[in-house]
Amino acid sequence: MMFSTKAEYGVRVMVELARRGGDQPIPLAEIAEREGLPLAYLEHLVARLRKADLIESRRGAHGGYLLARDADQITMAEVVEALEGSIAPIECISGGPDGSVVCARETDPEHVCTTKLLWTRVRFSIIRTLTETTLADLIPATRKQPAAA
Amino acid sequence: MMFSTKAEYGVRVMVELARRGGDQPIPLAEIAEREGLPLAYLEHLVARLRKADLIESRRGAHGGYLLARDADQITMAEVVEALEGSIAPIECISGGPDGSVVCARETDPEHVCTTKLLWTRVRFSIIRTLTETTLADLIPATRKQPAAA
DNA sequence: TGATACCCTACTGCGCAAGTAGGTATTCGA
DNA sequence: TCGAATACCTACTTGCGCAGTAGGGTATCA
Repeated sequence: MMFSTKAEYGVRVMVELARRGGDQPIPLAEIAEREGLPLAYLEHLVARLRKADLIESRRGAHGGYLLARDADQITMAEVVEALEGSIAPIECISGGPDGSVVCARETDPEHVCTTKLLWTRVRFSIIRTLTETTLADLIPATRKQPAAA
Repeated sequence: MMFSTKAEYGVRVMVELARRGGDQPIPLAEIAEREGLPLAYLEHLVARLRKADLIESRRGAHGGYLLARDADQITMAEVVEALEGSIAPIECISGGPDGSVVCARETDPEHVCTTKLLWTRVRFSIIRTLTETTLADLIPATRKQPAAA
């Protein structure tokens, strides 16, 4: 297993928010009950999603959460990264501020890290898949938009 | 982070075995020292690699380990799977004996798991990358085979 | 026969994921 | 204006698995 339940639960919350669109905020308790997940724990996760500007919140009675953008404008890479932190298949590999990939074991410029190529490839393919999939892709095609024409 | 050091260290061992080819078994202690990794811990990892028929061992003095096959006949999917166990991006997703993908949360046939599509895609892209990369791909092109002709 | 190596089982410490608990702040409806 | 409903925040707890250690046994070579 590679992603924690943070990603699993958090994605479920996002899907649920997207499934019921509209301007009405959806209380977290409803989602928790529907998905059978502990409310108190979900609160931690939505906090991350909110800080990443993926959802908005309305406090008070009749409050809740809604998507900050349209579902097709939210990539799963954003969602997963907000929940799990920077995506790296292995500890020593992480993405630099620019696009470069850094290997923690590669201190000595002489001694090139032979395994870096592998983990770079894996990382890239994960990120590509997560970026190519939007939240809208995960919503059952019940309505979503009546055929935009 | 998604893979543990088991994968990281284990891959390093495999690369090292591949880098020095030949019929001479290489003692694990040598690799441990060269890579700066704890020998006793590596012993656990090579046990997994051996059980997966990826390496062979010679006991006794002048013993050690060698690749069970040529490096270009060993995919990194085999290596990683031997070390980490079945590759699944998330706990509820796992590969069935056939090619099918099983979702543990999908007990009720009515209630389809909406997030399954995402994790299936991620899993597939990881496995494809690991399968397309062979151990030979990770060896610095110093010699490997004098231009096969 | 001793040194060298693989091989196996059991144990340990620790960090982190997963979840709990309890309080505070804000907003709505009556 | 009050109380219910909801988000929001911090601290705490628990269990598990990773990472590593320890210590023996077994095969092989010189």
